[in-house]
Amino acid sequence: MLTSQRKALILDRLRRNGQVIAKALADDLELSEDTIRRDLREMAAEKLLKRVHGGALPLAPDLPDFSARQAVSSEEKRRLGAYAASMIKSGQTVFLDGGTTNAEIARQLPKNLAVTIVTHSPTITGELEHHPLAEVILIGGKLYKHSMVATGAAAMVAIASIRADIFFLGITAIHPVHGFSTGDFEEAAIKRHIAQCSAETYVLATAEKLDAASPCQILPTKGVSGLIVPSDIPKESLTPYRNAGVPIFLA
Amino acid sequence: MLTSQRKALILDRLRRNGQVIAKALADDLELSEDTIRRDLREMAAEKLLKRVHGGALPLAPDLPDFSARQAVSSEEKRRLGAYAASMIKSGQTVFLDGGTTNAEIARQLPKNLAVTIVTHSPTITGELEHHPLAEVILIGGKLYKHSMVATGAAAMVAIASIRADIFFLGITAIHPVHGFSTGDFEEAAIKRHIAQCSAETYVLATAEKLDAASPCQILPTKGVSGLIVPSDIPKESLTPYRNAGVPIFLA
DNA sequence: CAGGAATTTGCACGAATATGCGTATATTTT
DNA sequence: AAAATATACGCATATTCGTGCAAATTCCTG
Repeated sequence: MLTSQRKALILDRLRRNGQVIAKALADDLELSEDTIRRDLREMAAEKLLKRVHGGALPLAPDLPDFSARQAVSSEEKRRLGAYAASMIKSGQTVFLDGGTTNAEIARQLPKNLAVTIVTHSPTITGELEHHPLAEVILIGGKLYKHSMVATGAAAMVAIASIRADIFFLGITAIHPVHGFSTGDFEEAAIKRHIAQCSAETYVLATAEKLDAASPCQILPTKGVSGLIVPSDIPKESLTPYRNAGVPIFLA
Repeated sequence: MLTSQRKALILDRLRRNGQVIAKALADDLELSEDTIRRDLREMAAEKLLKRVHGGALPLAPDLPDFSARQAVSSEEKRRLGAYAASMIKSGQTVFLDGGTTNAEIARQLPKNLAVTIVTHSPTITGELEHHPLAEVILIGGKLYKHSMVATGAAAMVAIASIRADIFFLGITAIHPVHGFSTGDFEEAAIKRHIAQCSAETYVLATAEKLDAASPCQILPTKGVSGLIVPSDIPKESLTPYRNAGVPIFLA
């Protein structure tokens, strides 16, 4: 295990538990306490934590988890999610891609809709745990930890057996010429495959994703059934996409 | 192998694993560490990764994760989980069943173990999101919402392609005569199948599960490699299981 | 096609980094 | 005050790193 990775882990644990204990860390990571103490000393010097006898504490006490989560999901994303959820009809099969925006769709899915939700994101399934009517199909595969989605050959095969009515595609960038893109080749391939297995594909995009391009193209600009954007986006910044033939929905 | 190809491979590996180690790359690609180090140096200059001593990390890996994790697991379950985690050796493939007890294993998995964790529980994957070395394979299928595990034919097929060294089986009841059981027929079938695909099967059981029976048997009493129970359980209540030939471990 | 320039790779070696141990010191607990 | 625990420092050792250099390969150009 890399040293900087270990320090990141200590910080993570500090955020989670509100404290770390030198002895416990040494135990857990199977390293000498000296090493841990050295880490803590250095991180304290970098003002990353507060060193105390026996371990370390966060510099500023953390906010409770729930308020923080509310904060990261912006009002903008909630509006997009609500709009997308309203497009879903009872009886349909919906493929939900990973990502925080699509998690909003799952969270706001009307409780009286009897739908089938397919996803390769375990995070999304968590959002649907308490939905009374949704039937959830989980696509398995090798897990990409940074985006928490299943990938690889197993995922591709499982996806091939699905026919979805709607696919809500998660992307990192949209560009009038370069289309819809994301940062990872493997993920792009998976997403493209899902789109091919779905009758319609919609993209939810917040303002900062417009007119940007990431390394790996998923679909060309006109490859989707619609683009859902916040209603407060300037009209003129949408015209390139309108001209490219993409139906646009304002949420 | 072309240089640019190699660099792409390094990036890919970085995305997949969340880290790369210079030494390991040199070994795998059969190149000198110098070459790898040069690559990493150059890619760091191009802002493609973050160079650290020993290897490299993604640029912005660990945003604070505010997932609510008020671990309300009993001390008893934590002890069982810790014991089970200590049985796992680096390099092994471990199948983790769903359930709160098995979640404890995932949570307490030593951070320096390079293991492959297979699971059909999206909840378990969440516990492993920040493990630096664990490779996570998610088994997909139709999701049982009450226990949050993937089930059905798709899950059965996916499981059949796995060979695990250890399977930690989650159960709801153990009985000297009726064996290991759970409340759902489908789940029982899945669990039995996983056990068949694993070299060893262990069961973690808290006191209240002993001497009880649920409708659907998973395995007979002697069908497992070991039973892990809290050390404060009365010795005499374990003798029926000892007599049935089940190795017992006290955690 | 010949020959020089640029790139790539591996090796040597001193410098930097990481880790564990022993020992002395500081802090907390009893 | 004594015991237990935690800490800091110096030192030894093992990796890992960066640089200079040379050999091999590829590319370019006349």
